[in-house]
Amino acid sequence: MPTKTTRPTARAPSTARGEATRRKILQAAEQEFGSRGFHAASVAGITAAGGVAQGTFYIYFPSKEAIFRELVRDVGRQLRQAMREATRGAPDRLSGERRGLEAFVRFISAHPQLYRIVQEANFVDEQVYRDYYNDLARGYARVLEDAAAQGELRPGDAEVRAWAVMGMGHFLGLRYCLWQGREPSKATMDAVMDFIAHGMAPDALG
Amino acid sequence: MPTKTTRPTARAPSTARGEATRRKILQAAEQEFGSRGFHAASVAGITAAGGVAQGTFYIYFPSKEAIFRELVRDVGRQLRQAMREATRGAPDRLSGERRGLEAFVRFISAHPQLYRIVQEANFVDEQVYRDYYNDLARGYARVLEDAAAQGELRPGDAEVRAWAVMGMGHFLGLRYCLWQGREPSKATMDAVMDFIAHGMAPDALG
DNA sequence: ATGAAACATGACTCACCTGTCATGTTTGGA
DNA sequence: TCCAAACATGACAGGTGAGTCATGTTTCAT
Repeated sequence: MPTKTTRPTARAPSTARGEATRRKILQAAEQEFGSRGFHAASVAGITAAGGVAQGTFYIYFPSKEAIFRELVRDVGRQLRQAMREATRGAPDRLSGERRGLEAFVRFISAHPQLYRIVQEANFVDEQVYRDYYNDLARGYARVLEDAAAQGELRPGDAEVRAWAVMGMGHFLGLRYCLWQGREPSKATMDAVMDFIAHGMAPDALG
Repeated sequence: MPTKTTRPTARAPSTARGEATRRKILQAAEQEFGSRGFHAASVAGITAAGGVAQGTFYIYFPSKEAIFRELVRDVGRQLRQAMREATRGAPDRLSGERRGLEAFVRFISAHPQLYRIVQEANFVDEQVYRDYYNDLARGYARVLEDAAAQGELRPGDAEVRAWAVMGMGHFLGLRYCLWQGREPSKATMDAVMDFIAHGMAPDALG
């Protein structure tokens, strides 16, 4: 049987020009989704912002939802990398917690639109939203597990702790970075770190 | 100048019949928004579910967004009341924390659609979303403030603590109630409470 | 009882938006 | 150089859904 030529609804770019166009569209989409939200953003708006024709969009992305998903995954990778770099080489786990938290609020303050995209993913494609947080939690829980094994933290459920601290960070970012429009003060960060330290550190250090 | 009769685009019901119809629409809207989400839900769907005609909707609500806002405020009132009742008469603040947390996860497990509506408010009307959490935080911070003054908690920033614990609760609800589909186990609740207790209780009790 | 205001209807308008397609242009390997 | 594949275009089809309105029905104070 002859191979049926699948008419590619969305193809990956194979030339430099195609690559550049795809990137232009991605960046325009980030801008549009970030500022207007998923539903108010339109493919027409995205392509206009990117300086390409409507039809060009569908050469590279099968749908408005598909490009949104891709952006969410991108943001997840960016955030995980930023936090990995920030916490690398921390002298102990509590310093790691502080550096991680600081990196997180820095990321949100620097890229509020990206964080909006992630949050809206909950209502555009729940699975990609779950994946975002599960990936984050998995890596974080492993770190907490190791620290507890080293005696740097009290014994305790690492997964629960990971989700608890992620929740604190999320609301901290929401309340201070996004709504107040600036990174939390040192005093605020200290207060959060006091909570986290007492919450997880060995009693002697508590 | 003669008083211009403002043609009311949306009027409040003044008869029992109108009251009943309005309530039918509100309940249908809760159902539709909760299961399909704000954008996938349609006024046509809401009125069909409520057993009234399309036009009837606009007798009582000026827009699809307006009824959504009203639902969000309703949920806020319901949740605050549930938590107030659950924590009333707790022997001390830490028991109050536990009871409050339990009431919260119970609420989310019992009404996942309502919680979805609240979360989506972030992308439908950001102000009503902010109000929801600011109201919650205000009341909670006051309680923490009092407890700290009584020596039931370490001295510390009550507002930061309120947001931190709300964040923990939120993610706990997301991860366990909504995604896993059941209330967190006792062990999980114990782990969270251990974090909260050590995070805020006086050192002697930590 | 009655009439004016309140309530209810559902077809319709109007605007918007996703995804397609026929056509034209550019690229780069042979 | 040349041509096939890749890239790009923008008008358009097809569908949806919010909000309106002219008309009809019910309620209830007098």
